[in-house]
Amino acid sequence: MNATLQLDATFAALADPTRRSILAKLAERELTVMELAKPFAMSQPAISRHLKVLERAGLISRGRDAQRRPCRLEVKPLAEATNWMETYRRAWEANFERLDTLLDELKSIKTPHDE
Amino acid sequence: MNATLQLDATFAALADPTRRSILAKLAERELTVMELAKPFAMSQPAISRHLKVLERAGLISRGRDAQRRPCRLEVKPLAEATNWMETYRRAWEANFERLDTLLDELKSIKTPHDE
DNA sequence: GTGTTATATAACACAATAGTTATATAACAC
DNA sequence: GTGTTATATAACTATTGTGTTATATAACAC
Repeated sequence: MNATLQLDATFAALADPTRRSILAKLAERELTVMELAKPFAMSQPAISRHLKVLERAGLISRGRDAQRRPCRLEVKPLAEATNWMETYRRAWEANFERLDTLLDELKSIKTPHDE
Repeated sequence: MNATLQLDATFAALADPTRRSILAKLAERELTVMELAKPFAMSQPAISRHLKVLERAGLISRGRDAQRRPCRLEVKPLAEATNWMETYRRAWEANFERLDTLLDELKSIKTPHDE
């Protein structure tokens, strides 16, 4: 997958709140499909499909533990997406003096906010 | 727009390479629709619709200059999206020692790469 | 073997996206 | 006024995304 398609897939994956929430949980530790699905008002197949989207985007990978397929976060595409944003953050800083203030405000909410 | 919907809209907007490219250009300076459309192998209405997506996500705003509607970047939603990613970057750092190396590799390409 | 648990896939409905061409609007230049 | 430039909107098509329920697969426990 080339860099452009990878960014497409990464940002598209991040555009869904269920998937962001899944990634947030996986930031803590590996989880099985059932563990991930439980908190959502959504069928198990729906979660399986979200996981497939995340897997195809390279954001998660899965292991095997008996019948379970534990999911773990893969950071590389997230790092690449962060890098894309950081590149432009630097460019924006030149033009928008308010940005630093903004980021400081936002960073004051430091606790990962399960989503 | 609440925070979740804002993140949905921001990441969805970033999921398209044409729109990322538009934002990259606007990081330099304000541009009109025609200036933005010219480099793309795509009709003017298609670009207008991409701009509408960016505008509805709050990523750009438009002025008025005679018949022209110059577009300028709005950094706040981008800062919020960056903040979301940064929050988890910190969480990931605890678990994935390779991340720093990865980010350093990626950052070695420092030049904004028109996209 | 049977029954249960964990997960994936198939078939479907519906909404949203992204492009097209044709047309409308708005501001200018004359 | 007419003609031109810049942009937006309408109508359409094709594709993709997200959910559903029903069913299949795979590994376990007995």
